[in-house]
Amino acid sequence: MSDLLERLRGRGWRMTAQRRVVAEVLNGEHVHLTADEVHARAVAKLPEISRATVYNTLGELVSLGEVLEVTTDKRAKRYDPNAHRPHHHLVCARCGAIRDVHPLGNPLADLPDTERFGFTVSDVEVTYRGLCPDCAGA
Amino acid sequence: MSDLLERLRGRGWRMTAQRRVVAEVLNGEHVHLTADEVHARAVAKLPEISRATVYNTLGELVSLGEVLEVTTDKRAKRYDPNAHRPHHHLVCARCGAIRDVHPLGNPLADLPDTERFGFTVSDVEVTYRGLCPDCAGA
DNA sequence: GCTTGACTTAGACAAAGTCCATTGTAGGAT
DNA sequence: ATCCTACAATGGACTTTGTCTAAGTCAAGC
Repeated sequence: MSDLLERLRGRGWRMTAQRRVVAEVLNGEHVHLTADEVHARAVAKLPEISRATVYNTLGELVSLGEVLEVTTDKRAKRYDPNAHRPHHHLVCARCGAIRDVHPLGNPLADLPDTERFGFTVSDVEVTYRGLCPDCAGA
Repeated sequence: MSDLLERLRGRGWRMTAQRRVVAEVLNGEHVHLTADEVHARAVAKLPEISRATVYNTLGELVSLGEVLEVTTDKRAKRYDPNAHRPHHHLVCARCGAIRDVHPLGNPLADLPDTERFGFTVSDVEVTYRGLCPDCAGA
């Protein structure tokens, strides 16, 4: 965790109480939080922090490649701190629960040149959908 | 196209001018429109149509399986009329252009049981990201 | 041509996110 | 240790996307 703060400082990130709190929130839990949830947890540690700052900071962390933005549903973006090991997501269609998963194979290699239409393809995002045990059982 | 209208009528869909116009807009162009774009095109054909009706109708078409909802970016949902041939999407990270693509293999089979966490996995959505020729060239 | 219940409408509302002018402050310079 | 200043934070207005509701309208069956 201080790894993250160290890395950021090394890249010339100006360290402020707000940024530290946001980074701590993301590192503290291995879940996929919405911006609002990050804000709520940040407020618990630093009551004066504003929504705009949380959005700004999240945006910077994404630009720096420290955090992934995940848009699994139409609602809010979610932020995934597990940016250094490539992985994909499994989402419950009913309750929205998200798990990180590691499929076999390399989906990037599965897109033939004839299907690339001249694009420079750099990334692939796989989202599995289904029902989690709780929602399927009920 | 009248195929679509026929199918819908066969399923007990009450046919109205508004619904016809929305269905025509989706069938008319092989692009991925946002709800607002659908509304704009629908207004061109039927000026009195309201936003709520477009949203309702799109939602019904999705429920009926005639149209796919695609959420490639954080902005608006897009609607893909090409629901009867399974496919995935290639998105330009800069301009947002979308192409339908057909990767090799079956990503659903690439998720081992040990990575399913008890979920009933029913669907998979693959989004390739990169730069389109225009954006990469510039 | 009626009737009826499903459909449509306009506009208020809500949620998620962005923008901007102002105020505050981290960290280097002195 | 103190000062400076560029960068960061604030908060509130604003935008975008989508949902809801009460009242009016109309497609389809009789």
